[in-house]
Amino acid sequence: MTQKPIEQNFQEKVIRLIRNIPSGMVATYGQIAKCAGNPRGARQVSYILHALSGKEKLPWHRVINSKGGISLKPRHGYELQKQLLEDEGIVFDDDDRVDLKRFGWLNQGRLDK
DNA sequence: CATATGACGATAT
DNA sequence: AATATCGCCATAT
Repeated sequence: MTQKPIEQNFQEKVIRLIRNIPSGMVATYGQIAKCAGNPRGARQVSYILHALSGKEKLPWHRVINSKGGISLKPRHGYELQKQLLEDEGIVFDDDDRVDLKRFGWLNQGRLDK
């Protein structure tokens, strides 16, 4: 079967996954998209978030890009997201980046220094 | 139906 | 390492 597993529930899955992100953790768009069945659907995740973040009451602030940084533009949520993450215990380095090795969801690379 | 866009990602330079 | 460009795919117009 060459049928591609069209996941019409992609959006629903994404929402569910985001809701499953534990507090104090962050997930990347690509990670969520992959778990939802579309390894290349990172952009769609962002679109879904933008569309339903307020309606579905999703912890959108726990979703960041693969660099561990916030993709939002300043004065447009960037500061808000950063603040929310810091409020949950997430730490940003001097590059405004989160250590995915420690806070990355499903990627808890325990450094245990 | 065609074109444009986007809270991304990977690769090339 | 930082910037530029292309690719992906759903939604909007």
